[in-house]
Amino acid sequence: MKRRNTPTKEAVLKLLAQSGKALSHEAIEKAIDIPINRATIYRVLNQFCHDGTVHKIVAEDGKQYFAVCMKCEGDAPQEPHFHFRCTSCDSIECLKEPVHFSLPEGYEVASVNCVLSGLCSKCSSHNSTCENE
Amino acid sequence: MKRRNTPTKEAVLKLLAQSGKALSHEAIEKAIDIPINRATIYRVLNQFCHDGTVHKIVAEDGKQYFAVCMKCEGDAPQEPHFHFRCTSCDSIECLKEPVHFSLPEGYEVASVNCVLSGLCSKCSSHNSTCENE
DNA sequence: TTTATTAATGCGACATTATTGCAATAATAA
DNA sequence: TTATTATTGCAATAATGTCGCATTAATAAA
Ligand SMILES: [Mn+2]
Ligand SMILES: [Mn+2]
Ligand SMILES: [Zn+2]
Ligand SMILES: [Zn+2]
Repeated sequence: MKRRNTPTKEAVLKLLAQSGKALSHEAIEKAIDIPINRATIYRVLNQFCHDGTVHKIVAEDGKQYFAVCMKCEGDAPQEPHFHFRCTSCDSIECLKEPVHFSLPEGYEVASVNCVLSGLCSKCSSHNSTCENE
Repeated sequence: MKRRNTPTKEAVLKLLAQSGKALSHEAIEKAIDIPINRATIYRVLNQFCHDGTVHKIVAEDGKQYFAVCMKCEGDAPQEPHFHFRCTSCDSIECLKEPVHFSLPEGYEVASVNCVLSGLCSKCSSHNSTCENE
């Protein structure tokens, strides 16, 4: 199906690119100045995923997060990589770390969803390092 | 809090152990002969998770699946491992494959959730190998 | 065995997330 | 300018998971 340019699509993609992180539908809705319906946001995001400009991550909270794909070489699909979810500042980011694995005979992988959770560097230093304050 | 033995707990744990797979609340509810309330199943499962006898996996479908922990050595927590979800027969299993990764400075991991999706050996042979039939 | 304590359960209500049908709108082609 | 149809908003719906509360039942105490 042919695609059309719309303010909604531009705003969503721009936000995802600028943030550099994986965002939930809710975060997107809040961050964008123009009001966009929830259903529309999902439709736009799923379209981006289908077109390969964005990828979806499902975190342990069961929610969907979306991040722009950083293209590797030409049309090659983005290499599977880990994601990190900070449970303190509640942000999800794509890690450089690639996901490596081997499978039993006959298994065929179609998609990879790997999320590590814990504290990011900022939050871990805040909470743990110093006892005082 | 002290634990009590109940038919519900026994049935759920027995089912998980026998199946050898990660099951959703729905699959558990259907597979058990005695009727158990949904809320109860979740409470029992979360209790098992808390006690370390079961671990939770969140798949790309956003649902929670539960599997018994195969204890390694003594009280050591189960080593993080990959999970495989067959999108054809819709089953999730724990893989032997351990999850290895390194993190940027300062990051602290609390939990790991890695799910590979695709076709298991049974389903891939059914669908792809032979063109006929 | 009987009684007391409180963990466990069922039920309904509730919160959240995500999807879908449909009519109205607007981007793009003709 | 007009026609086509992708896109959007809105409301309804499905699905997952949690919570409060009264009741039941497992276990300890008498
Ligand atoms: Mn990513
Ligand atoms: Mn497992
Ligand atoms: Zn953080
Ligand atoms: Zn299969």
